[in-house]
Amino acid sequence: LREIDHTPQRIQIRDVAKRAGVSAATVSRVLNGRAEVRSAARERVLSAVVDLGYRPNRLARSLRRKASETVAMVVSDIENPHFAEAVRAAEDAVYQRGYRLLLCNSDESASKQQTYLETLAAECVSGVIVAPSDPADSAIKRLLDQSIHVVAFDRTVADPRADAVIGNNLDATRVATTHLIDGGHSAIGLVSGPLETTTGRDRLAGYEDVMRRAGLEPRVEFGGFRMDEGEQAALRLVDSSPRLSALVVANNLMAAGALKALRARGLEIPGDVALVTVDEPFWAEFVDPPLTTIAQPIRLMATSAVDLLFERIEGRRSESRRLTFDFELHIRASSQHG
Amino acid sequence: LREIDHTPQRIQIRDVAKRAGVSAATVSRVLNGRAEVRSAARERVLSAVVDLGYRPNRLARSLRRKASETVAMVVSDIENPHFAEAVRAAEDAVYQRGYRLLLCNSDESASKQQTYLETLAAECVSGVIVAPSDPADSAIKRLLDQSIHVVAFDRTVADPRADAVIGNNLDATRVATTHLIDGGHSAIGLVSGPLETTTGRDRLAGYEDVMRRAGLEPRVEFGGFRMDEGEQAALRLVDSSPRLSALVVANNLMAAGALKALRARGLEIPGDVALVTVDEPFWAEFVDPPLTTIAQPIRLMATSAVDLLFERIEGRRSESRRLTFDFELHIRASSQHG
DNA sequence: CTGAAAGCGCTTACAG
DNA sequence: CTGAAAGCGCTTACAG
Repeated sequence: LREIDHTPQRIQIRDVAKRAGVSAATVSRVLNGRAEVRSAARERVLSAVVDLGYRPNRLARSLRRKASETVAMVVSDIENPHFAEAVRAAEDAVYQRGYRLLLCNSDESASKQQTYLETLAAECVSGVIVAPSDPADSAIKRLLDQSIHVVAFDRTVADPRADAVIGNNLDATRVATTHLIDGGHSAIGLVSGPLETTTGRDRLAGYEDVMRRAGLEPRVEFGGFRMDEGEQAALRLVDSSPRLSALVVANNLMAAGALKALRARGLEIPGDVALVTVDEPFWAEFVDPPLTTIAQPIRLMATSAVDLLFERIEGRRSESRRLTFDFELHIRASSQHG
Repeated sequence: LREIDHTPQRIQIRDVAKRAGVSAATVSRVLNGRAEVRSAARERVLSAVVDLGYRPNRLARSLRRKASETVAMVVSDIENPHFAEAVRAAEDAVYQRGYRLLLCNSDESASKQQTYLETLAAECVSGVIVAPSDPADSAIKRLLDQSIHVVAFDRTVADPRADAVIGNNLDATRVATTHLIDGGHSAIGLVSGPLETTTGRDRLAGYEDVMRRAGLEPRVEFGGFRMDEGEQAALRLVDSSPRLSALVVANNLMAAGALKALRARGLEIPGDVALVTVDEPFWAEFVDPPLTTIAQPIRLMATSAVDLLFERIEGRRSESRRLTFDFELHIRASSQHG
């Protein structure tokens, strides 16, 4: 009776219970893999589930359990291939554990980040991986107060209870700058990221460190890790320093912008201005000329973040951890003479 | 008393009610903007909310209301810049309406898509925008049965109740192929997308249509819209047809793969093989040589999908609609002689 | 091994 | 204008 359900009414646990001739409690036990259910009852429940096409309402389950089998990742710019790659790798790792990954794009905006983090807290996700636009966000504290695990990714956060997976950003621009100095350059500019982020600050510090030690004068312009901002910063740099012979760029999107800027000014790469960028987007080897990059093991970093998160979710660790990964220099035509 | 809360206990509506000296019902009314609450009571509720830092539990609210102020977008590959751009634009539009966008990556996998869609149905999202890996997915029917609105994006779905926003894919490869024929080419191959998707099928059909009308023989190899698959398909094409003088590629990632393949074989672009690709990734103008593309207005398409979704959510429309957008040919060096 | 009952934290007729 | 009560659809001690 009422086998074929044309109403928008969803099948509920009590419908399954009725059909299987058991109570809702028993259906719940079977579905949650609790041990002690007689196998005859178990069979009947399982086939009733299939017959009716029952899917538990996750809202109700999560509300009752105060936890959901969902983790979230909040990135500052999903259009940045660097984060897109991280998201892909994280999603795979999360999915393999039977969890779902929800993704939020904070758009380099502190208020958007806060809104999303509070929404996630209010939805009782089991954990969140966040590449923070605002490292001191009060919503991060709120998550941790609520025992929702937090892993800072790519950039650290202020709260020491959070785990972190980051690259060795200081070293990244040290290597880049040293590579250019070794190539004979001395008038080297930096297209820097924003000082609000640890990646921005550390990459600036690494560059300044090497420049100072070499007795060279730093020349820095800032952008917000976006393409057009990188273009503007590069234009300011070449326009104000006609002798500039090399550029370090703090991330891949701003490198694309710098490429645009140099072309607009008719400057040859690497003849007039050599270029090294942090990040290793897949198009680095296809552009003209192929770009020298400072690559980080982004997929490994993403799966490591997921590992850290699940160590916490599964209660295998309680003290916080920080993992740091080294960058690797990939030399291509954009930084080589001739 | 107990002003400073160090327990992981979340503030609840009854805490706010107590502090404001009203019932939970009144707090709820204030927070949901219901009209009839005396302004004195309203004030007290609002300041209690601020004092306690109260945030409603969205699970409970959504369970009760059987709807959440969340919409989801399911894409087949978040690493594809085409989708990343769409996601960004959709997220902005959704956020502006006071909703949240949840993003899921189905990884071109029918089973992953189904899992995510069922999770979303079980979480009572208000609507979903899906770029389907599997257009006939039973989970799509389930969503619609449950009165959750569905907009097919980029690719159509089987269920006629869903809205759709798609590009004129037939025309895309017609234009691309015609452009190459006009340039004097006759041995033109296609790196096609998979036949499981409407974008794959339509782009193949557009190419074949023009080739046949011109009395030319189609040469097609298939890939799954991924970079390495595009590389393999392009290799098969050039290796089996030594006279091939031009290539149409069905999407941007496979174009990157084709670029790799042609370099591996030492073939000059456009001298030995000319190249035109569907999609307009931001790196198209930076690669060597800059790529001739068939661009679609992806951001406009994404915001249109959001518009369609909210027309449904807000009950302003009940019959399904399909929007089709035209592509535009951007001629660059990869398809030009000399 | 299993069921009846309470409860997760909200919202919304209902009654006043 | 406002409160008491029921209920959203699950899960989980508790008792048997």
